[in-house]
Amino acid sequence: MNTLSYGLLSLLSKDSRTGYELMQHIQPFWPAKHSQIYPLLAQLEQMGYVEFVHVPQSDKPDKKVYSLTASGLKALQEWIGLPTDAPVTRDEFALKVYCIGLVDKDEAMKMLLERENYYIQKKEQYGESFEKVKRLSKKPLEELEIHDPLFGNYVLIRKATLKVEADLFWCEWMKSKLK
Amino acid sequence: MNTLSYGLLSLLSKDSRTGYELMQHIQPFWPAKHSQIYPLLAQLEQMGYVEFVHVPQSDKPDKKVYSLTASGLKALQEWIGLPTDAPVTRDEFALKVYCIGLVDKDEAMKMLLERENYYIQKKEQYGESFEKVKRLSKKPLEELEIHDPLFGNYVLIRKATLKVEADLFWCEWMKSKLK
DNA sequence: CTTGGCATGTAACCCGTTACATGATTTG
DNA sequence: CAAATCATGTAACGGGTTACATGCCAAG
Repeated sequence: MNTLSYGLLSLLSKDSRTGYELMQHIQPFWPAKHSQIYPLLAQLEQMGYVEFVHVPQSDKPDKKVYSLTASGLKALQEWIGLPTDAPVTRDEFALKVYCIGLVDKDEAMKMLLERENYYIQKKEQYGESFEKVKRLSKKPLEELEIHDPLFGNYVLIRKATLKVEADLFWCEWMKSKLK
Repeated sequence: MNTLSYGLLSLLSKDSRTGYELMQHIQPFWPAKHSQIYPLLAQLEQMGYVEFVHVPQSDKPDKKVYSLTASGLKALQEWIGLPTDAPVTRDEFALKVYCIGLVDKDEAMKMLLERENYYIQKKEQYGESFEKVKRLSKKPLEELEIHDPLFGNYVLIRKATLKVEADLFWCEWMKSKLK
């Protein structure tokens, strides 16, 4: 059982989903390709942590809809109580910034603006996710409490938004340094 | 040539270093173990991007001090101009927060405080790095410009500090949600 | 008429971690 | 006396990406 496996159980604790959907929705938390997810789902099924139903479709390919079992839920809750690994970030851009003095100001500024655009797009995406959660929720988001199914979504979007705002602030600050 | 290889060249563009030192100093940018670095250095040497001198030591084991060659510098500068991969973060804590509703408020608060402590320690570390750079610099840090060898260090510590402050702000906000 | 989305799976490969191996000195 | 630091390396394993494979439908 690796972290990605628990990640899949985490998503399934809220909704039954196909492998394809799991692949799409786990990206913000733990990037993974379908080629990694399908074999793990087969494993989880053999361990009895998930089960699936075949759903034939006429217009699209048939699919397998996975759900969390009682023993899967138990495993998930135990994992939450276990010590948590430190986050790992790998950012090629940071390596380039470290030795940015090797290129001239113009090229450095070009790189910075590209990265700033990337952050702007991310911020927009988080804004859309926020609106989506707002629409799904009956209560105003500030009133959501821990056991609301949307609580996790809400607080993680807030976390991502704060992070991207810090990144954009840094970009602004950097621009003044490269003038 | 993978990203880590360019990372090693990036560090060597500032100082000649041993594999061991490279392993220590690349951690904030691109976490890697010595077992990954030593074979890459051997490759880089065969490609002519780095060279080394044997330095016998009496008290400690002998070492190989690596330096960047002219062709290594060229490769490094070309890499900087190439498109940059998006950053990748994997955070087990985020997965747990997503389904935090599966445990009670007390356990959730315990997890949050643990993570907050982790961030506090990180912030202290960045503070120390900042002081270290300040001591090494002849000029006040705000006056460093792009071609100063300390510029990269300075702006990356600033970036990391802004990030950890955003994380701590989020923790404070979360604590009020779990009361 | 080609590209992208839906939907599943396998195989080969590269990247990264853990473990094995050695050995002296310093610190607790 | 045990653990940590310096210092280098290899081997085995698990995690993650790219590529191979299939096939239908919708949109540009």
